Amino acid sequence: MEAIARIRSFNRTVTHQIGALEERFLGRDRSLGASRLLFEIGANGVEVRQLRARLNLDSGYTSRLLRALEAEGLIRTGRSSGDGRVRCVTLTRAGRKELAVLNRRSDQAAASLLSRLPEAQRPAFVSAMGVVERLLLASAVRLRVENPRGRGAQYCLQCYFAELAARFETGFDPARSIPTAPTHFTPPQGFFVVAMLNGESVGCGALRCRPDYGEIKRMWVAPASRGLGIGKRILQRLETLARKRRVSLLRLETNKALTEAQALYRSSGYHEVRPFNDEPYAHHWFEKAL
Amino acid sequence: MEAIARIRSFNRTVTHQIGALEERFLGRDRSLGASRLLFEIGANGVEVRQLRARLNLDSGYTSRLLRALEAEGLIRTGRSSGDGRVRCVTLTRAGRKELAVLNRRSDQAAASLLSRLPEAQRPAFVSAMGVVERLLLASAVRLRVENPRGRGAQYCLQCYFAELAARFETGFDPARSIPTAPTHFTPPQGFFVVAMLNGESVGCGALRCRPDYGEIKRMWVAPASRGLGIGKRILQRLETLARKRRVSLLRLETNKALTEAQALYRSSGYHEVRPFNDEPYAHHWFEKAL
DNA sequence: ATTAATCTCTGACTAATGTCAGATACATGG
DNA sequence: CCATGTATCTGACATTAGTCAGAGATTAAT
Repeated sequence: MEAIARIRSFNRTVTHQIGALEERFLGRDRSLGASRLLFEIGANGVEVRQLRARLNLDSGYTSRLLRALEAEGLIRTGRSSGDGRVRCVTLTRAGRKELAVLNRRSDQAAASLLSRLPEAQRPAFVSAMGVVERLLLASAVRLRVENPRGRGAQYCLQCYFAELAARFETGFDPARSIPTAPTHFTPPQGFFVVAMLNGESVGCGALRCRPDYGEIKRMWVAPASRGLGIGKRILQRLETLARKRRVSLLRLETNKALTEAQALYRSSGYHEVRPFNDEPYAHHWFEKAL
Repeated sequence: MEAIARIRSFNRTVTHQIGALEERFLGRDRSLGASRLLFEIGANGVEVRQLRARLNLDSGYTSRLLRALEAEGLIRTGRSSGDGRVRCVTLTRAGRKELAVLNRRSDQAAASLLSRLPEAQRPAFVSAMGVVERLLLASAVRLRVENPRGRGAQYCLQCYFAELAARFETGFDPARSIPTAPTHFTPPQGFFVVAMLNGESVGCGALRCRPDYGEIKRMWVAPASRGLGIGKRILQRLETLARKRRVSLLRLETNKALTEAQALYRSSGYHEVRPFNDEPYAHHWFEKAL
């Protein structure tokens, strides 16, 4: 079958079968929309803003669904610590109990699907699902050049630095690193690329155009979104931007703990060179001629 | 990731991504429900009954959707030729035009999904989709022992004989074949198994318990549902029924044109034997000890 | 300090989806 | 012919989903 026809057929079959399955197991006493909201809130709570972004809901509608859950005593809403406009939703004890019920039912649904297949076919089924999901997500990722002071960028940078602090043997203190200002990543001196998936920022990367070379910095991908090729796409986008600015040499440095990053750089045509700066957190220096 | 978690994650991702895609391309001027109905009616028309079964809709709701499409001048309803209670829906010229538009949009949606992936990953994506769809469908198939005079059984038999007539070199005339009555396939003398998928009959098979052996007959699977392992499952079910009735030998005969059937029998442990009857349409005779 | 933008909430809607109890017409088996 | 069952349709509802405009609180930008 031709690719387009296969995809269309897949779409129809999957939405039909999975939809029926979900309804049978989840659509008991609460509307599916409310159930989804409970799932998305999860055990740790989220900002209402995030809920809306992830599920792509209207703000009024979201609010109404939340009020309903609140009336049921399943959630509690409070101010976000950082920004007084933003509201945070967390589950109450009853809410956590209800989520556990939903999770159990959802597990049952998945198990019942699996149980209807002969054992021999299950591994193929599950791994094909993995492939489809991964590539479907990858196809939904969008890259955008953004202001490094913007919310998406700031969120990524915060996660990035937190990860460095956690993964570097020595911890990480931005003050000890070579100083960088947001303006270095603002056109035309540089660029800050953010990867978006379903309304959320899931990765970033930056290019700083110095007089004699371009510098790649701030490469980061959210742990939950790794393996989708987002890092590679960000890097390629930065390289394209560099070429447009007539940069002929790209350089970057990295810490020995960031092994995936090193693999990415090598597979993207970067090769290791002698240290070209005295970044105290760096163990490896790479460059690539454009 | 564990299988259950993978399936749950797949379900959420896929419904979300595919749902968004469909809405963006199809949900323009008509409700998604009505669009799906148009798709399902298709160029050749269907019985209202079938529509309801396939989409699992309430009869009142279906009727209302059909009235709306009729008011738009997209469909025409008429009596079924066979059964006066049943209504047949066909597209008008305008309806066919509208379906073409929907098909084009649906193609675009699929193409846009594909286009967002690097070329190298597309074959893997499409083939994984094929695997998931196939196994999802396979898992939704249900076998049931039914009355051979029932609607599902009669439908399958009709298709079965039509296929024999088309595929046999000599054509097929039931009167020339060894006569068989429905009672031969009615418990306890025999069994008639029907495979159901989404409310439709997509395959059948029968067992006739003779004094000294059991006979497998009427093995058929709808062309659109082949490759899902339905034939094998029907055969296994018939064997289980035979064992329960203490049948120790199973026999069957088949025409040389039905090569898939022969492959199925061989792979299920049947081996070819000398003719044990004088069925004029048979070229190969098989048996299996239970 | 003022203005503009952001986030959430409420009220007022509309459309879509789904359910249920008859009513009607036809079919089937005795 | 009659009893029973099936397929469809209609009217009357109920729920879910979604939209839109504006208000109030807060933050960011100038």
